[in-house]
Amino acid sequence: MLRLSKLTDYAVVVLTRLDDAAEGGVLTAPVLAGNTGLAEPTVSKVLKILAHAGLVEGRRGALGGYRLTRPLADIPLIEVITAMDGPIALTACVDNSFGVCESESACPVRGRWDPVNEAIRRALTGISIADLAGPPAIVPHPETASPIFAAE
Amino acid sequence: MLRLSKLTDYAVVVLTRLDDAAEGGVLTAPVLAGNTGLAEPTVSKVLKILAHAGLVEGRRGALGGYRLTRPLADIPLIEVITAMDGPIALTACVDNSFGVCESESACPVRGRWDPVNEAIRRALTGISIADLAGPPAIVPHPETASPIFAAE
DNA sequence: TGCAATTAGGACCTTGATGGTCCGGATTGC
DNA sequence: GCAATCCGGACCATCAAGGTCCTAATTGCA
Repeated sequence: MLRLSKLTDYAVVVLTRLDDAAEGGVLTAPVLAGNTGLAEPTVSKVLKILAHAGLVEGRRGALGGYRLTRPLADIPLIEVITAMDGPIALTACVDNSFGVCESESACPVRGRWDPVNEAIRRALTGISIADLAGPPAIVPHPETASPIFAAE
Repeated sequence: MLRLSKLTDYAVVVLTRLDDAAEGGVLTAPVLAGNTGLAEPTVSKVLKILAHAGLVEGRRGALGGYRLTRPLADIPLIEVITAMDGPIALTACVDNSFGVCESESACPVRGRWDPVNEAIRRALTGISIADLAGPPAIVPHPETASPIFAAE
């Protein structure tokens, strides 16, 4: 449904919460789980993936934990999506699998999806995690919000 | 993986092939299956969904078949995606399910995904099916194409 | 030196959506 | 009346996502 995975959603939430850490300080997975309301193993999984992508930094041992490697404003959303969900490629064709398409000869759109991917990529590059976390919430209470969201 | 379903991919292919029909003429599902290299039941399914969305028109009985209701250039890609995959909503939160999120109180990005959805929607609105079918193919042979596609 | 806390990495299972097929009914033309 | 075709839905298999758990490796402290 052109939707990204829940893990990516969690990642954004975790990243914004991780920003609460004191300057230079770290937060542990259990603490973050408590702050986000997510299950601890899940938070752990998310953090591991983020650490692998270099978006957060893990420190082991007692007094260990995670911390951001960059301020939220310097983390483009597309980087998180790529880390969690893999590269943005709407169809398998344009991925890395040339030659495995049986309808290759008959397919009139072969290779044509690329501008679409590019368009989306461009649209997502300008958005940072800080943009999603703040500003201070223009839509504080969904109950009072306009029903535009439900439309379409 | 932020990818749309195969059905949507098929839909684009079928639509472009359907454009081959003679002026005012129709093409049957079996014929389209042959032209696209897809299985007939699958093509049938795609056409049914497209017909339901009003993008194609089915005519029953002998000499029946499908035809486009509009020229390809007048069909924005987003309309096909919406028809096949449902509305574009990256996360379940912004869908139509307010109040069912357990982490509601702790979630700092609630409702914040909407600008992202909007950005993608905007990026896709400017692309028509005709844009994907033609122009005459700048990248005719993937073997000779630059490996840029595989990157990222 | 030993112990506790914590991340790192991976295996494992469950669940849900997707992809794909098929069948009966309705409609149309001959 | 018959054949061709769309229409609507049910049905099942497969696969990836979600989520949990277990065992190492590392670090700080007593």
